[in-house]
Amino acid sequence: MTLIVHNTLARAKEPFEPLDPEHVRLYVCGPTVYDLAHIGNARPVVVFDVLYRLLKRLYPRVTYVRNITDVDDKINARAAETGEPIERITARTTEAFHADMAALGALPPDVEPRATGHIGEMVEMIEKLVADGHAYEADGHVLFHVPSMPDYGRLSRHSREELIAGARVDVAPYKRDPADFVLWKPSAEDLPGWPSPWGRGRPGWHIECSAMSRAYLGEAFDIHGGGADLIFPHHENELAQSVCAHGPPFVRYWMHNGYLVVKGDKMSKSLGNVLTVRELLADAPGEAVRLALLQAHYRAPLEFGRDTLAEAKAGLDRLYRALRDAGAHEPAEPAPAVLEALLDDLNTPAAIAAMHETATALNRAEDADERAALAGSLLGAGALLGLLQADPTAWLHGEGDDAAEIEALVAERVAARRSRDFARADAIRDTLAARGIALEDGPDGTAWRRAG
RNA sequence: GGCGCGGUGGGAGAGUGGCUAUCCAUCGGACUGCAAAUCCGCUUACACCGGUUCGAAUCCGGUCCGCGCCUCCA
Repeated sequence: MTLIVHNTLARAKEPFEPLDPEHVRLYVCGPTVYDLAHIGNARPVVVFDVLYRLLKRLYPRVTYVRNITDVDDKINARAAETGEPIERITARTTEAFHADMAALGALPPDVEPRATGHIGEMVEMIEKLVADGHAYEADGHVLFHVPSMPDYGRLSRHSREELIAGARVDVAPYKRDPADFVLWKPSAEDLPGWPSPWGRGRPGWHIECSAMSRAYLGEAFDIHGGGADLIFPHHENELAQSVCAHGPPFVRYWMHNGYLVVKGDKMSKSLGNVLTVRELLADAPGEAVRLALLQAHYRAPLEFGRDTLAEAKAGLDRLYRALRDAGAHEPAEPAPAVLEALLDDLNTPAAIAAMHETATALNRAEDADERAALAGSLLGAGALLGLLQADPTAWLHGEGDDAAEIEALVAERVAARRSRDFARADAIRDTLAARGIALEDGPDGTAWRRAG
């Protein structure tokens, strides 16, 4: 039972061997808090939440760090645009992020450091890079000197020459090398700034993750995750900073999730096709959104269409129906197929398929002990994936304040059927169907659920 | 231009050199007062062209198509 993980560094699956089997350490890049999270932001959160749950099962101790980026030019721009104070924007957005991710069933990380709380560590690290000749001050900025690191580009497989050739941006005049990137930059009076040896300023784009991962996980740790679009430049530069400041290896396994696309295009603000988690949660329960994200393998592109949520909901309904009919049970060991699928580089689609096979076996089984075992197995698999956490009947009944009224109609119909007044029974069923309520007559009574 | 990813049945989506997941939808059967749910079954896919092989959707080469990164971005 070994965990296999795709390592971006090798572009291949590798057996996971923790630096310290007694304590596995995981860092995932968190949000820049300037706007509501969209479904693309949610993908890494949910994917790495499954990894976190799996690691916790496999190892005695796991520390999961996910940062909050609360100093960034996008935040500054938003504040300038709307006039809302920066602290309010970041506080409000952080709160919304927490609420949205909790709705998706994501466990909170063990540590959630904020960039503004670690400026001192960043300055310290930059000083070390300058002292060691990996960075230099120029025109109020401090820049990382890319040629000072011979194997720069190992993660993204971009050579320095290629980067320069492909550069579509103007190279700032103060750069010694076109590939050099900013560690520290000066702040005008009206922008957030902190004192530093190079004057009042703020950190560059990548140094925060280097400083915070070191603060909580040490100079070398096991897994660093994030979206594929972070491979370059963010993670490449982060790796360069950390390795040059503390020496290799920094991170053993880099894991990146694929993009989420909407109708063939990558979701982005400029295309105006952004789906916020909040909007989606208005249309479907959090678990349905979560399942939609886990139904495709994390490295594959995931197309989020109009039907994606409804299909995820339908799949969950099937599992919840099986659980409802099985009665209450405690989570138990998941089916081996579920665990095997997850151990193979987080193959959640295969794990979910195995859950459906468990559900089929449960629906078919008649022996009470067997049914209890299968229901427990299904719940155990759900716990590992962060699914099936709701009460089955409550899930199937859905949201609405008309439950009592529905129950009354159902009871009335049961009475009508008992007296073989099928015309009355069918009329009640039609009434309920018109309200989106489907009935399921079983040997032990009539269940109802909100359909569609 | 450089680097990289992907093309699987009506839809979604795994996977393995030969035994052809799983879910949704459709259709048929069982069950049901009738339905719904459930179970059983049906539909038998792997972009294209070559090659390797007893055998490839799965390995190799090429072609076409779609997408991403190289710029803030999960």
